[in-house]
Amino acid sequence: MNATIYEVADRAGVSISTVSRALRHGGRISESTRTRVREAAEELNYLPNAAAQTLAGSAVRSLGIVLPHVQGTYYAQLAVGFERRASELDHSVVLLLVGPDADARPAVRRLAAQVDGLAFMAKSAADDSLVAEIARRRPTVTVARGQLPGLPAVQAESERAAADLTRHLVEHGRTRFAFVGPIDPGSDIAARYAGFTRALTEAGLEVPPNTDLPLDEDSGRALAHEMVADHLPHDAIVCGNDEVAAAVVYELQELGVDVPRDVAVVGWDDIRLARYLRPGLTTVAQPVAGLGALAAEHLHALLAGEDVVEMTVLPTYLVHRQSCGCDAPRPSPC
Amino acid sequence: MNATIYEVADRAGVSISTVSRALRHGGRISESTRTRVREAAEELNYLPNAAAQTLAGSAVRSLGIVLPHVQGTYYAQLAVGFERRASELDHSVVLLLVGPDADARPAVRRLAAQVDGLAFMAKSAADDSLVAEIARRRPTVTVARGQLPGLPAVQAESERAAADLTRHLVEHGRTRFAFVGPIDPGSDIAARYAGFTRALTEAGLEVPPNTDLPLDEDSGRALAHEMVADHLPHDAIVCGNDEVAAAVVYELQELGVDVPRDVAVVGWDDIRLARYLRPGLTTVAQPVAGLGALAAEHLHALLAGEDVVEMTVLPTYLVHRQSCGCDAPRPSPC
DNA sequence: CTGAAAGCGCTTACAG
DNA sequence: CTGAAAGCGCTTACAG
Repeated sequence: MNATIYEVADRAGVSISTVSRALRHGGRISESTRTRVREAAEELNYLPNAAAQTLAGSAVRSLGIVLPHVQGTYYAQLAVGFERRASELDHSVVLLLVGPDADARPAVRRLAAQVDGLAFMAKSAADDSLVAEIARRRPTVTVARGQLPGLPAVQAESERAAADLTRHLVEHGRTRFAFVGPIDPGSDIAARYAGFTRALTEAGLEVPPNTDLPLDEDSGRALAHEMVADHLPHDAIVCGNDEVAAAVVYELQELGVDVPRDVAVVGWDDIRLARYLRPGLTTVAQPVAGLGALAAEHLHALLAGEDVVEMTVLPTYLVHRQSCGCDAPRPSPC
Repeated sequence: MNATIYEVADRAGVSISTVSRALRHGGRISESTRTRVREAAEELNYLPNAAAQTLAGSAVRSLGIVLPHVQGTYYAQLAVGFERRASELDHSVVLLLVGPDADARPAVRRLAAQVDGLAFMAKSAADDSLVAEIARRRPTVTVARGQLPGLPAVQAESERAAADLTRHLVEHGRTRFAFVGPIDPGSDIAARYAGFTRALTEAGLEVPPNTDLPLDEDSGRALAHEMVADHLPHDAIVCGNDEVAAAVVYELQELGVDVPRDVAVVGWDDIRLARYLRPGLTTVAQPVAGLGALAAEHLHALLAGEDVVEMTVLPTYLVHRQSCGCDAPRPSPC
């Protein structure tokens, strides 16, 4: 199926050096030769072998991203942001998804062998020791998963936004809180729980332990049922993402609970659909694609031998809609 | 940063052949040598150069996917389905996103040089001539973008589902229809418009031209405003995807229109959030991840020299919720 | 402007 | 079990 440079050279009646030159850099070639070579290449459907090009020293760089195997729009946006920037910087991107129970090691090693730099996104995709091992061999950055010694990390501001969000609910008169999400030390969610804790403490309210449920819709549904069975022990639910929040809200409503009157519910991420829920979901917008893009930039800089700042924190902001108890019209904050 | 096989061989006191053997296939090596080599490799953080391995003939295969640059969950699911199956089949996957105005050619060619097979997903990512060019050089499949001569295509059933959906709205007594989405010949949307047309014709209703708007939320919002300004010319809107539908519904409601009483709205894709809207969005569920997975399988088969059926159509099914005018409780169809 | 040659880092028969 | 050698398909100085 694949012609080589030798066959192209043959057909064009030149040496392989000439073929290489004709097909690449603009310089040092007569137009007629270039045309001849191009035609020969075209006729043979020639496509240079990228492995050979790489090995011979041309600068086809590729970057790898490692993501957890989760649906939902968050990781997709991370990947999209990364790919866009990487493309602009002339890197190709290799995608590796790691399932929750799969052993990431072999797959990640294979990926590392194949790319010039790697970004590990979110805690669940690979544990710290694996990341550290890879980081010894390839430029590596982490995204939204806390910091490892010596590795550039990029993440979204979490602690303060969570505190603001919680304080906002306190100002709405809420007193019996729940926080939904699993807490990995060093993770985004851990930082948010810290902010949640701080705000409640400052308000003189009791701090509940986190409700340790995975961040999916099933959790939301289950929580709603449990709450109703327990006669609504909480009047404010801070959810780890918008998907959980959407499910909690919907299911509470189905069970006859008024959101936000009886229970306020807030999410995290500001997914596109959050604004179309009824009530509109109050949540925290993160620059997710920006996180991905920054990771690509950092890898690019690292490969160029430049220094990269160890920790970059991108700002997040509250999006007030109605599920928190606000009733302002859509566009304006409450 | 990267040790080579020579340095490992030096440190272990063996030849590079021995290093290669020790680190790969199980056979023909004494345990003590293998251990020594492994230790040396470990100490040097050795990672074999994948380009060299590939060139030397080892079977590290990679597959490329080309997707349009769109947000929304649909393409993410396609990519995830593809990656999962590709991983299982021991292929790595290289991701290329193509923007609407970018020239895809150079990027796609670079990708093709780098991978062993490619999947082109959705019409917008690359035009037919580009796909055909690449297909001459690498095993290629298309997904959800119609068929090209000689290339395996996988897509979701569209015509019939669209007809069923439209007929369902007719049964709800709707008579003044609109169809929202751009029609590329051969695309999924074109097939859906054909089904829409057929159902209306069979019902003896007038067939409107498609409303040629891009499938994003802005379109939905704009359409809602226009409809209200025109005193609701339609009583049923068939949208090209759920995002548009969500935006239409929301904005109509904000403008005081009752959905579905005044206007029924249906979507396409059954995104996760569709069930959480009020009213719940009636839509068509597609096996999106399955489409991606199948594409990966076909590429795998092609690389193994097997034949692959030219066209695979995966079934879709209607999801009846309330936005069509049904008022059955959630779980049951109406 | 063009060609011969070296070299990129591996793998894999082929000998021993 | 282990090593020397050829070769994978390119690129890039180096001569001419």
